[in-house]
Amino acid sequence: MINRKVIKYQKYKTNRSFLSKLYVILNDNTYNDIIHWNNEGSKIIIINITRLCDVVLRKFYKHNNYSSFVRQLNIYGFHRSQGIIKDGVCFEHEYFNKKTTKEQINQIIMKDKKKKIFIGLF
Amino acid sequence: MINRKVIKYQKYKTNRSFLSKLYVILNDNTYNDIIHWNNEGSKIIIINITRLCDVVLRKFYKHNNYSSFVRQLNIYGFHRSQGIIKDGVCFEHEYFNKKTTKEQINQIIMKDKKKKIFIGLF
DNA sequence: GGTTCTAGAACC
DNA sequence: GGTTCTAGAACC
Repeated sequence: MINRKVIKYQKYKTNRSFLSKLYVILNDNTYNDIIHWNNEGSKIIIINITRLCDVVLRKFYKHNNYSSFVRQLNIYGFHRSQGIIKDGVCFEHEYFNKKTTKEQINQIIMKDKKKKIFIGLF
Repeated sequence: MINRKVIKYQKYKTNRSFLSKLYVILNDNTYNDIIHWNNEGSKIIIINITRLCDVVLRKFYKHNNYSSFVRQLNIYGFHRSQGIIKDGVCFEHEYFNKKTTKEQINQIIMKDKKKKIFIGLF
């Protein structure tokens, strides 16, 4: 009974994590003109920073600060990358792409807070 | 004769400095829907980051990286600030406002490169 | 002196 | 675990 609660809680948490939300955003065509996968599904392209802040960040992350979004990308191990010319800002991650499963996403850990995670619930 | 050359060179340089360009941008109505002074002329409001990158940064700073722009603001001593609600990103500087003269702008020095400036031409 | 990308650190 | 603002450091 306790285990079931823990699992439920973990699922609840992970669906609301930075990466899970990012995955939802990227696979929602609604935001295709703001942020999307590159053709190969290997990189993230931010087309419109202004609308990313006003629409996407406000809705999913409850803020509208582009710098905070980039900080989170870095904390989770994303790197700036080169997209197609005239495209927007491009980021990529070794283990985060269009084919990554939800389970795999939940296995990606933060860069500078590893300790806290290992002594935490998991 | 040498002095005149030096003065000419300094004028040439300062007109192309980060702050001088920023002052030009802020006082050009062309970019009013992208970046402008607040009503009091005391703070900088960035309305549209996307167009700031695509139009203003490309033209004046030969790049289109918002993070680089913010880095420069910090190096010159600007601080994030609060604008009117629903406004964009807001920055302010103790000595940089709408009434600042070109001469005063040229007296503002960089934060972490002070040494280099003091052993330089001036 | 400017550009780029990422990290520090305090706060929540 | 996320948010915020600013700084480090390497490169140009």
